[in-house]
Amino acid sequence: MTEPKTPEAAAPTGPARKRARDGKSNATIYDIARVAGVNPSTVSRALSKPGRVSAKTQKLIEDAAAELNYQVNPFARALPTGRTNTFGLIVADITNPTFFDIIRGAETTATLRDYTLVLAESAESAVTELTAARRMMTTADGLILASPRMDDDEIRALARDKPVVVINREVDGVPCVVPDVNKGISEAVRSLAANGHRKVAFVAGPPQSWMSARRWEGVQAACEWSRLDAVRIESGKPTVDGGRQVARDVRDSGATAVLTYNDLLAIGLMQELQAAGVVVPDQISIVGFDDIFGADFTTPPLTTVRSPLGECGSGATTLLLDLLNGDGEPATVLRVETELVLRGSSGRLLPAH
Amino acid sequence: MTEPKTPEAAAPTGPARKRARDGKSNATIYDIARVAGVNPSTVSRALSKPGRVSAKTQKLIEDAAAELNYQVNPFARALPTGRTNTFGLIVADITNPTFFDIIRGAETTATLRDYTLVLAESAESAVTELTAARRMMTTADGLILASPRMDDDEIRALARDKPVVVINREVDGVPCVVPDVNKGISEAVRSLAANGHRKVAFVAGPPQSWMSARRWEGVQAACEWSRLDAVRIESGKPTVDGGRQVARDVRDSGATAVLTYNDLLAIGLMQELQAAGVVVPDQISIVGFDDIFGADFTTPPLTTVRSPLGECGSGATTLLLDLLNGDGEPATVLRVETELVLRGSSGRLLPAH
DNA sequence: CAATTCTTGGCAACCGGTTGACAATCGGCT
DNA sequence: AGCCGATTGTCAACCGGTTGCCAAGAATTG
Repeated sequence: MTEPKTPEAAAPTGPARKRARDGKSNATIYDIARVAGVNPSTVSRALSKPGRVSAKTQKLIEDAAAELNYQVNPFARALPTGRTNTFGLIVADITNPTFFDIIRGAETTATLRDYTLVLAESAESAVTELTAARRMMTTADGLILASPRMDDDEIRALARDKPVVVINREVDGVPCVVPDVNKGISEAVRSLAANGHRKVAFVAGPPQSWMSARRWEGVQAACEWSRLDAVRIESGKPTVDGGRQVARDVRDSGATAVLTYNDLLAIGLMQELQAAGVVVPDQISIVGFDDIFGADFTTPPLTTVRSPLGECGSGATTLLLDLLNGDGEPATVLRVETELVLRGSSGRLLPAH
Repeated sequence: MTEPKTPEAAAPTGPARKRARDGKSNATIYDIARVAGVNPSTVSRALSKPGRVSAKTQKLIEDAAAELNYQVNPFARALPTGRTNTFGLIVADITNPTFFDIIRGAETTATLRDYTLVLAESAESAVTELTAARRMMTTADGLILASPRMDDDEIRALARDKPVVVINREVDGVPCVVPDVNKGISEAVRSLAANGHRKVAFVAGPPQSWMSARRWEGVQAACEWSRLDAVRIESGKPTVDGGRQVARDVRDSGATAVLTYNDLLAIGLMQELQAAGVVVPDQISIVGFDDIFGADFTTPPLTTVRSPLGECGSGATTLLLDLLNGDGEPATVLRVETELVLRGSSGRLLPAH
């Protein structure tokens, strides 16, 4: 006759308890197995595939887990499954307020879906961006690229490895979230035309920026429709200082209304023109883009074409997580609507005195 | 006679190749072992303890790793060592620009030290913050809490598990990075006194904010020194709208200069007073705190006490990573200096007309 | 009641790397 | 030549969880 094995005797001991710094150990499934009197594989099943064990065993295991304050070790789980419930978000410039709401939107949706967001920036460099992306790919389940600087082929190559979603750019074969700039631009140009403007300048963004090209195309099309002249002005960099630096070019252009690639350019431009004694909007109307934080701090407050950046962030996150959970559709393009936010920096052109 | 074992025959096969989505497999140390003709443990030692193998073997392994485009699997490494080269940063409100330079500073130092930053926000809730912190503790090596809302005991409990650094608050027994508000406040009050002001209002921040209490103490002390009257005004929330809402209380206080808990309050206050016809700074001087993004967008641009937030972020990261690498000193308090940034929103009090 | 099918818990290999213990080899010394 | 200490590569257990396969027991069917 053999003695019946007690659960404690029979269960493999599993990992030696690793002591946390306070001397209290973190429980593992081997500890739960011991307390519940089942095999560790049963514990694993109960915790990750609840229907695969009987209700009685399920309850035993859940009670033991609660009693031991069990917390799954994400590395141990990631090793066999490859899944970590994290995703990466790479933004071009972490201090550019355009990205504030994108990050906020992404973080909000991440929390709702029980995912962790890992943030990195590319510092406007395609090389840095690709390096950061490849590094993230080793640990994250997927990736969101906001206003990426790398080229389409590189993005598609990344997407072959793990799901990728792109914000503010359209890449064939990759899911994207793109503001429909034409709606907002049309509203802005229509508003300027109604206010008597006949010549509009567009202050462009970085030469390699996909979105800058789209915005310029939108401005041209809208001006053509409204029978306004459109002139393009290059800017050094898409910053407040960049806006200051194009003030002279804007004045020389003879335009009475300016649309800029982004709000920072608009703010810098406004500051520089006002410093030169130009009255905004009486002598020149200024319209920015994106409606970033601080856009309404200026005097007059900035009229701008609002991108729903929070929606971009949360929409991109939803696309990504749906893909990761097998619900999503590859190569989706989610368009979000832009809209004109009329503030004080654009208005009727007053007759010259 | 026995046939000599070829390296290929002798080496354990190790993990079956896991195919990446593009059909190309990611190399493991077993693959390198096969190519280099050594044991996988030798490969591991060569890659993580280079001195422990001979120079000849080291080169063999490094060459094989390069040939196979080997990338260490962070989960596999984390499991036996418990180290992931990541740390968490929890901020109170991700859209509050105060945090963006903190995040930027932290991210910059993280990249330099080859660490990954994981971001989360507490949405101003102590409960949410503690939950996020506990969740991060399972995977991150350490944690930075920026303007935490949980209490001191909870912070110390977290610090018993893994290294924690706190920004904008002093917690006994925990390393902290704290702006020395008194220097900046003294400069601000001195400047106001020199401009003829006699009564200063302080618009406070959230009641549970440690930093708000410190700033009010600093204002009181500086006013006492300069023989100015100091009056405290409660604000509902530390936002632009919160600043608007205290405009009446500020006017009713009779103060001719205002110091606010943060720039957002100052900006809202300025906008509301200006909308009421009050001329800034002729009729009232306004001084904010932190020098956030957008503080110089206003008209006049905001005078503010600048916290070197980027320095806070990078300093906290350095403290944390030094602790993690055994170089740091527990319970360090790093003080960073604040300084007055004089812009147009404060000036000489003009005589009433 | 026996045969068959289904349910459910256990076994053990595995994920990819780390590392203590051990043994083989080498160089220096007597 | 033998001994001893140092060097260096190998063995194999381990980190904490997952899961294919198998077997035992329960339920169903003829």
